[in-house]
Amino acid sequence: MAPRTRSTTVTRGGQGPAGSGVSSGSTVAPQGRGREGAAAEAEPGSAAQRERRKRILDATLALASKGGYDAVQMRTVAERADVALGTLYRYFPSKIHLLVSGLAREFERTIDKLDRSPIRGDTPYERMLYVLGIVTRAMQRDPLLTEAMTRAFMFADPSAAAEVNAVARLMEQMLTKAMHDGEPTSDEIAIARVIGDVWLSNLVAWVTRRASANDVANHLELAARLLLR
Amino acid sequence: MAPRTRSTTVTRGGQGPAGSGVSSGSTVAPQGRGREGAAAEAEPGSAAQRERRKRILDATLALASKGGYDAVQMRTVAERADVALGTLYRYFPSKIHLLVSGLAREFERTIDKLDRSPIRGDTPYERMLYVLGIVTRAMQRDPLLTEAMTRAFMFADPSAAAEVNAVARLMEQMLTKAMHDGEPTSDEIAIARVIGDVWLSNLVAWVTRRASANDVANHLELAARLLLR
DNA sequence: CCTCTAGGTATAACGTGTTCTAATTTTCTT
DNA sequence: AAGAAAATTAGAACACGTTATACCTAGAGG
Repeated sequence: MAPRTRSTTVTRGGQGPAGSGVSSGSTVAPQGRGREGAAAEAEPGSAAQRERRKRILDATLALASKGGYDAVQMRTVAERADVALGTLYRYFPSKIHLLVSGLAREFERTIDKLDRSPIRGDTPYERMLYVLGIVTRAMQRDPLLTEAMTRAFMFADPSAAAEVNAVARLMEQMLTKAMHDGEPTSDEIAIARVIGDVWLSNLVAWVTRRASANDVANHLELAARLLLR
Repeated sequence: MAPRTRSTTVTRGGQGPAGSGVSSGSTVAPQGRGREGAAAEAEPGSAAQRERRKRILDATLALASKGGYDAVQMRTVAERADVALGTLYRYFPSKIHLLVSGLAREFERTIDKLDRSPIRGDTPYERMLYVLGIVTRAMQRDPLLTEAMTRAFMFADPSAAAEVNAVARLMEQMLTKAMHDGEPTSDEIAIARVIGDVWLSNLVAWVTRRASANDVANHLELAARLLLR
């Protein structure tokens, strides 16, 4: 970190370049409507801008995947994405925004994938374990990417609240859907949230190497058992 | 952050100046033996060193309390504690170590306080709420300090695993004791851990202002209810 | 008392996130 | 197509965590 004079940055969701500076918008398709379609959708900005944005996130994830949080250096990202440093900052006002936005994109993809193949399991408990297994394996498959995104998510300050919130919503959505399709009851939402909390804490523990992948799996299973049986 | 060439730093718990560089030691009374007493205890280093260490932590907490994470600047801490920058780094090898060690000290104090006055409540559930209420209020009382320590804790990398672990142990200890005195069962330990996880996640949400103090209290209560009734 | 050394001090230097500036290019308006 | 506005670029500059250097000091061991 360094000059943190930004305290005043009015949140500002980082969509296309330079939002009007007002409230915010979430970098991420707010809900999860059907892919494409309804004229209403439309990601903002020109095609060139969407392209730039994509290149930036691609570069970010590639660097994170190869070297973790520290390897995601703003100058390097800019170079790899073939944009100027100033442009990078126009799209993502900080390294945290950048990484959390990348996390959101990954999450959306995971959810899309989950939407396409059915969740296996006869009981909510089993289905939950199934979903948790999927994400846990994804995490193990790319430890440095996980490290980078987890640390960014956890280190976020209020200026990135919108981005962080988007991720939190996606996670909640994924975990409620894990139990069963359709509208969840409020208790189920509460349970999903608790499991999400356990997951995050264990992610942090795994990132600091205080917990092995096995520990994480066990703790998640235990929590699910305590809550779902 | 900046030069992170330290990847090789052999963990190294930050006790007195310059540990031998081997394994580690936790900055914090490992378990929780009786206060003072057994000749075995004894914090390391000369009286002057213990004094310095204390001054450093005092300065850290004071700055954190007044301005949060960003206000804890290494140069400023050194100045306020009246030690040279190099000395500060000899005692605490990074800002993260410093803040997490400060958190550990605060936690120990809280636990000491809890040990001295009985935990109110007839059922584990009530007692848990009582304890959660205490920490939640402490957190609200000093938001910037909370922000500084939470973010440091969450951002920690493996080099600070020892310090982070010490805090995690203290927390678990506190929450198991909340349910009842004496040895907890393994299920109780699991429950305490889950509640701790919920607490941490909510702390993060509160720090980013995605959740109000009330939200935090509600989520904690809900989790406790789901797990303890 | 002298000396040797771990622990201090002061201070410069380096790296990386972030900000700022002056052009330049692209896009929009008319 | 001309002019204005918005984006983009290259690059300098700044802040703060961290590291490195050179010197000094106290106190343990002879």
